[in-house]
Amino acid sequence: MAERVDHVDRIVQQWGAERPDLDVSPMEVIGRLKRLSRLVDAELKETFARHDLDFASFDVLATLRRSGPPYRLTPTLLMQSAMVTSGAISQRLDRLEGRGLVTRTPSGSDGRSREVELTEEGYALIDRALPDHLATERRILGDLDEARTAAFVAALRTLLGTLGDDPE
Amino acid sequence: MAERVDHVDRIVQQWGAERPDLDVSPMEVIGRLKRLSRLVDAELKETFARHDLDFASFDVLATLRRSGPPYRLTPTLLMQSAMVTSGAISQRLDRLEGRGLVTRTPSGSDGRSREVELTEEGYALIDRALPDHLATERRILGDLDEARTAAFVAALRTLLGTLGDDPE
DNA sequence: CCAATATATCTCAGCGCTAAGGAATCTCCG
DNA sequence: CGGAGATTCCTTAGCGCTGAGATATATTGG
Repeated sequence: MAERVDHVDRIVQQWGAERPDLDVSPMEVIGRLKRLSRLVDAELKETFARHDLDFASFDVLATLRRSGPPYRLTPTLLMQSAMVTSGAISQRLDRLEGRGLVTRTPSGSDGRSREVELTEEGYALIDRALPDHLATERRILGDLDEARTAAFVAALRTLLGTLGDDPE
Repeated sequence: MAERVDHVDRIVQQWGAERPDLDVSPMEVIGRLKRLSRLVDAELKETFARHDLDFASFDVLATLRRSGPPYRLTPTLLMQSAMVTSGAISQRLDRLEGRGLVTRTPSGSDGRSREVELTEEGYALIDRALPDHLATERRILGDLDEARTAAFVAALRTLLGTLGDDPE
């Protein structure tokens, strides 16, 4: 086992010297989590760029695509799925609509609401990008064997539960 | 054990129905990682706000503080630690300098460089905020016992290694 | 039925970041 | 020494998001 020292090890060691009265062990987890998230983002970004996408656009298209026929959802549902504000969704949809990847039509049943629907081009684009995206994710996870991955996912589930991540 | 179904379970199930030809299992990990990171950010943000800070400012002050006396680093070092661009650091320092939390002075040995130093107020502020921040982190991790935390950290380490996170 | 409240979407100013590039200084090497 | 390239920090336009709030429509309770 190599004695790998990473960025967070150094941070924890520095705090140990400067503030020995504090227990900074939570940083071992949260610090690495934040750092990993940033590095993963950078990696995924490249894949998205190869398909003229960024994370925000991919996210909306994928949400519509996996919702199944007729590939149609309201802005509110997209907003909840994406964990962003309503303003952010409006702007994402402006961009996607401008590129012809989605359409926005008034809802028949609710005058306040609209139906966002994947166009054929939007459908084709996300189906082209998705396998590439999954390949990148698989590559990132390549050094984690099945058992450790399962344990990792279980821990992520627990933490998401603590923070109140419920699907409804 | 409760049969908790989370947001990502639903996503994976939807893809299974729409694209049964694809193995979307990497999303079980990356999807939860991204989602958890967002939720953690929101949680930490509240703690920072109680001390008139945001993540960017906290990050710079903490990096200076844990570097030890004389609490002085160059913008380049701060940039590398924070994983942001040089422009971002310049702007962070503008804000912190404007609030009197750090000072910027020319480097004695290198005419291109500057020394960023924590002021007394900056020192006092970070030492006040840090215990609160650690308490929040501890609360987030509260549902993970010691063994599972250790396994989680080991997995994070592996993934960071895959993505080339080295301290130098 | 109406008024009050809730909901759905959008607009927009402001924020922090990136990407690109400029200016000053340092380092290396012929 | 002197020129070429590297390094350090900063500036700025543009981007996506938030937070606040506007508008329109729906729902609820008296």
